[in-house]
Formats: sequence, C-alpha cells, structure tokens
Amino acid sequence: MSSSPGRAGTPPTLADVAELAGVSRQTVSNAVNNPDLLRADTLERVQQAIDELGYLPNRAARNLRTRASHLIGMRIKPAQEGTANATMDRFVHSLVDTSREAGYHVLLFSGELDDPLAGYDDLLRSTAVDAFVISDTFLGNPQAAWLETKRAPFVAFGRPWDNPVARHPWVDVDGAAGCELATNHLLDRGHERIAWIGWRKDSFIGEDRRAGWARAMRTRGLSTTGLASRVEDTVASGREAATVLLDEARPSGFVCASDTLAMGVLHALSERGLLPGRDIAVVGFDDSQVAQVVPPGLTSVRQPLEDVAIETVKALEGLLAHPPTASAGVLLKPSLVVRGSSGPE
Amino acid sequence: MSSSPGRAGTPPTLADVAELAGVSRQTVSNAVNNPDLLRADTLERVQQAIDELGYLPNRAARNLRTRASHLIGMRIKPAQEGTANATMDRFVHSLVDTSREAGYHVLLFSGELDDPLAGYDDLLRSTAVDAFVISDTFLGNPQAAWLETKRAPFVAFGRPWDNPVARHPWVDVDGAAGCELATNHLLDRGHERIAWIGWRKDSFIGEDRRAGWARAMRTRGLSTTGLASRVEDTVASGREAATVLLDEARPSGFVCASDTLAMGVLHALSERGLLPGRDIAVVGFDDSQVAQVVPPGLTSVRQPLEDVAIETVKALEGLLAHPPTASAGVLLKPSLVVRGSSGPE
DNA sequence: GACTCGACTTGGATCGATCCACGACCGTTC
DNA sequence: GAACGGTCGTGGATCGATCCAAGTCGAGTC
Repeated sequence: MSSSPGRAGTPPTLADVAELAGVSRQTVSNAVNNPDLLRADTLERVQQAIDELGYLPNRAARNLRTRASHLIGMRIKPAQEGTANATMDRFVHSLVDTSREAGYHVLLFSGELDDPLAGYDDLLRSTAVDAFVISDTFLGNPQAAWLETKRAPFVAFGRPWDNPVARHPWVDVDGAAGCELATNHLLDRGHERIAWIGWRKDSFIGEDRRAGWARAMRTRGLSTTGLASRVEDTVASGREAATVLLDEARPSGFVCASDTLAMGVLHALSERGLLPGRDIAVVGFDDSQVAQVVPPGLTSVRQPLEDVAIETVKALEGLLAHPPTASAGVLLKPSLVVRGSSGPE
Repeated sequence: MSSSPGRAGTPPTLADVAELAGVSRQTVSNAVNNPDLLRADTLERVQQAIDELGYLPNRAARNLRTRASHLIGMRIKPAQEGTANATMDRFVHSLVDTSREAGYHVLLFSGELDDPLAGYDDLLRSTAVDAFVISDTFLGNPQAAWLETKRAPFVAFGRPWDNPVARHPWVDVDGAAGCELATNHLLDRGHERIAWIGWRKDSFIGEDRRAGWARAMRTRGLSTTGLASRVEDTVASGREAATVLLDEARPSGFVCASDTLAMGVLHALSERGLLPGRDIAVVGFDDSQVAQVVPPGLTSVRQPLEDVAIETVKALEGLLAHPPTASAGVLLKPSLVVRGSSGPE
C-alpha cells in the first residue's frame, strides 16, 4: 500500500506513467500508439515506466475518444433443446483466436428467436461494437440488408443467396464442391447408384450441396432420377428417407447434406442388419463430433472454418481501416475426411 | 441529410435528447437511470424524444464514467483438432442468454494454451470487463488463485477442488450424484456387475464421478473390485478398457465418466457382435450430441447447464452489486436421460 | 549567424455520460 | 406568511486517452 500515484485499486493512468518516466502525457501516448515518433532511448525509458506500473490504456477512455471499441459482435442462437450447432461453435472458436491476433475481441449476444434483428440495433446505437459477423444465413439473411441500410460494417459467413447484387463482404464454403468431392470419392470406389438426402428445397445451402452431387453423377453419365430425397434436418427423417430409398432405388451409397442425416442413414442400415462401409457407403457433411466417434467412423465433408475465420477477420480489417477497403466475396473449398463408413481400406 | 442535431452518421447524444425534449441533460440522464425521480408527464416527454431520436447511451462514455463495462469475460480454449468441448459450448450459449437478461454481454477471449493466465491480465488492467467466468477447471484452477490476489470479481463453474478454503463464488454440478443416478438406474434394471470407466486419478472431477458409482454399488452391498478402469478421455482408450473389462470382469453394464468413453464401449461391443441395451447396458456422461444420435441412443447424465448459467449470473450480480454480496458455492443435481443403450422399454 | 529539423513540452479541448452543488419554482402545510 | 419537499435547471467537474496547435531546445546545415 504505497502512496505512489498508482495506488492499489486504481489502475495506473497515462499521466502516472508520464510522471514516472519524466516525460509528458503526449510522449507516453506516442510511445504507445506511434513508437516511431520517439527517440530510441526515450521509448526505452517510457516502456520501462509502463512495465513497472503495469500500465495498459483504459479501454473505455480510448473507445470514447477514438470512437472504436475493438469489439466484434456475433449473434448466436439462443440455447434450445437439440438445436446445438457444433459447426457454429467451431467457427466461434476460430473467430476468437483469429480476432485476437488482429487486436479484436468477440462479443457474443443473442436475441428473441423470432426476430432476426434483435440485439443488433442496441449494440450498434450504443456503439458497443465496431462490426458484426453474421452467420445464420440458412434461409437468407435479413440482417445483411438491414445492416447495410444502417451502414454498419459487417462480414457474412455465408453467401448472399437471395441478393446477388449485395455489396457486403462475405466468406463462404463451397458446399457443392464438397458434395462433388464426396460423390466422386464413392464413384472412385466403384459405386454407381449413389443416393442424395438433403434439405427442403427453399434452403439455398441445401440446394447448393445437392447440385454438387448431381454434377458429379452427371459428369460420369449416371442418372440421378429417383435417387434424391429432401427432408428436415433430423436423424428421424434421415432414417425414413434412407429406408424409402433403400426399398425403391436400391442405392449402394448415400451422400448426405449433413452428419445428422447421415446418422439417420446409419440407423436405417442397422435396422436391416446392414453394415455401413461394408454393405452400403455413407458420407455426411460437417465432420462433427458424431462423425468422428460413431463406429466405423463417418466419412464427412469438412469445412475449413479456421480459414473462414481468417478470411472473415481479413475482410473486417479492411472494412475498419482508414479509408475502408471493400473486399469481394471469398469462396473456400472444403475437404473430405475419409473414415470407415465409405468403405474399407 | 438534415441539419438537426442528430445527423446521419453520428448517433444522437444525451444533449440532443435534452434539447428536443426541452429539458436539461440531467433530467434525461435521470429519465434513463432513475426514472422514479421524474414526474410522470416529464418522463413521458423525455421518453418520446428518446424514441424519436433512437437514442441509446454511448457505451464508452458511460463505461468511462461509471467504471463498469457490463461485460463478462470468459476464456475459451483455442480451437484445436479434436478438442471440441460441446459441454462448454452449451454452457456459453446459456450464459449468453442469461447474462443478456441481467444486462450483461459476454466477451470471449483465448490465449496461449500453456499459459492458463494469458488474456486475463490484459482485460483486467485495461478495465475491459467487469468480471470473469472461469470454467476450465479440469485439473484445478490457477486462474482462481491469481484472480483472487488481483481482487478481480469472478465466478467459477467448477468447485475449487484443490483449495477447499477458497472464498470465491462457484457453481458446479454434482457429478457423484449423477453417476449414482446412472448406476442406480442400471441396478434397478437388474444389473449387478456394473463396471466403471473413468479418468486418470489426478482428475478431481473424474474421481468425484467415480465415487458416485462406488457409493451406489456399496449401498446395495455389491463389490467393485476389478470393475474399475481409469484411462485417458478418448474413444480408443474407452474401447480398450471395455475390452479388457469384458474379458476379465464380465460386467453386464458400464457407467462411464464421459460420452466419449461410452462411445469406446459401444465400439468394443460392436466388435464382439454385442448389442448395447440388449446384451450390455451402457451409460455415458454429458448428454452430448453423440449420445442423442448414436443408435440405439446413449443413456447419459445431463448437466443442467441452463441452471448453472443462471446461478453463475446470480453470483456475478452479487459480486458487482454495491455493496458486493458474497455468495457461497452452489451445487446442482444433474439428471439422467434414458435411451436405448441402458436397456429396452 | 540564420535556418531547418527532429524530439519533445505545454496547455488546452474533446469524446459523451454522469456526478455534484446550488438555486428556482411549485403547491402544501402549519 | 413562512417553512418545506418534490421537481427540475444551471454550470460546472470528472472519468482517461487522444487530438491539436504552438512553442522550446539542442544539434546540425549552409
């Protein structure tokens, strides 16, 4: 408990550092923000004072003056029974890591489920965040249009499907390429009747992935008629769809729009005493925890979320630079993680 | 582009509202923070001006003056191959939801893996967050001790196992009770030789959960010798442990410290043509996504993370109140989600 | 010796909300 | 008619970092 300026309880301020180093406030500020303006020995002296006091600029004061918070807002869906979205969680982790390296922190928020705009407005008007990352673009993203009218900086994880002339930066993963990869993988292993289980027709992402499967089949001159099914993204409906397809189309392999649907296929197979990988090949999408641990391992398309985070932060840095640099959309290629469910060896 | 005070680009300030409402800044401030100090009609008038301008207090300015950020910091482990922790993700979701209702936002950060203190110090010294929630207390928590010396407010999700005299608030789930629940469930279904697969001996959580299994067995006068195994938390080691136990101890059921280990048991069973639920009963811990979708459904202990979040925020509110209210630890009871793996019906 | 230039100092203003003290006006109350 | 309490207004100060303009000082430079 010394009586020095930086007494216990109150963190040291810029003025405290200045006094200790025997320089002016301005010089300390420059030492922190424009080190190249100082002579080497002065910088050294100030730095020592900073270290000695354990000084770090007060966030609120800096934010107020510079009109920037160095926070990136990201909305996550409210926790709900069975709505866990492991992919988004993985993305959040990567985003937190990447933003840190760029000097940003991630602020999570949520809002009423039925109002996709809830939460954004408050954070924006109170200047709590510098920018947003929007992600839940399953069925289009009204947030993007709204944020654009508000001139709020944001980057979208997911293409602006419903608005091809959108000008905002986005990063996405090429789902069609992923499913093409998956389908070709099965084709290469000798399969010819490969079924598709995907999502409802109004899901842009679902139709995109489906297109990849169809393209791969067409390229080999194989028919797809009767081999596709579109259902809700649940294990139960995946199971039903697989059961129907097995009876009516007799496929030797399944490519699915999600690991959840693929798990449905595994259920259907086990009910009939069929073994995934030996009797029927199955490929999922997302490389979830489930794909990794279910026997015999579910072959699955993996999104490069770490790279998505990197590109997202890069785009954000562009938006927040002076002057802002507009960046175009970025489309990344997924990879295929091969496991037992697509065949031996 | 009007020339009114709140022009496009710059959000309206308190002064703008005051001018529009024909009152003083002070009165607007009171309207926002101490509405009961105003006469009903004045409040109404100010409120209208606030709505008209879309005013929201500037976060940075308020933070600077009140020395509070209304942010709660939580560190998450850096994204790593296969380290996904779905339980923590579920907790984060619940925490975000609950904090919102209490007027707080959650700031996520990460730091070097090998330094459990990285990140905390910066946020603390720059007064970026009001408090922390610490969660990764698998092998004790050095953060807690460190934060206590810094007099930083924080709540731990996880008991201070290695420091019984710790004075900080914590919230935890009674793992022993959970495993006792799981074991009794199997005992009630007629099993008598129930094996345990858990974690290394220096894991406090692992030993706690194991104690629940042992207690249930002992209460029924059943022996536990030769029925327990302690391994790393991976599917592979769960499989190995199960294989050995099946050969040497001939159990009719397994209770595991995690769903991951339980998945290992399922692997071992399928290798021998044994069906979970019919031939051997299996119970996991965490009620993960995997437990929900793997056939025939994995019976699992579910942590009430929503309630953990509620208690955590309650404790935080106590810590941050004026004057602070110290709260004791809170221990919550988990529940058992029964699925096919523990038997028919 | 006049001039330039880099490396600072000085003293203030500013960001926007909150805190504070004092004073004014109002209708009640004794 | 004076005292009183509730409702505001007024004019500042304050939080801590940054921005800005003007000025000082010593070491060169021509």
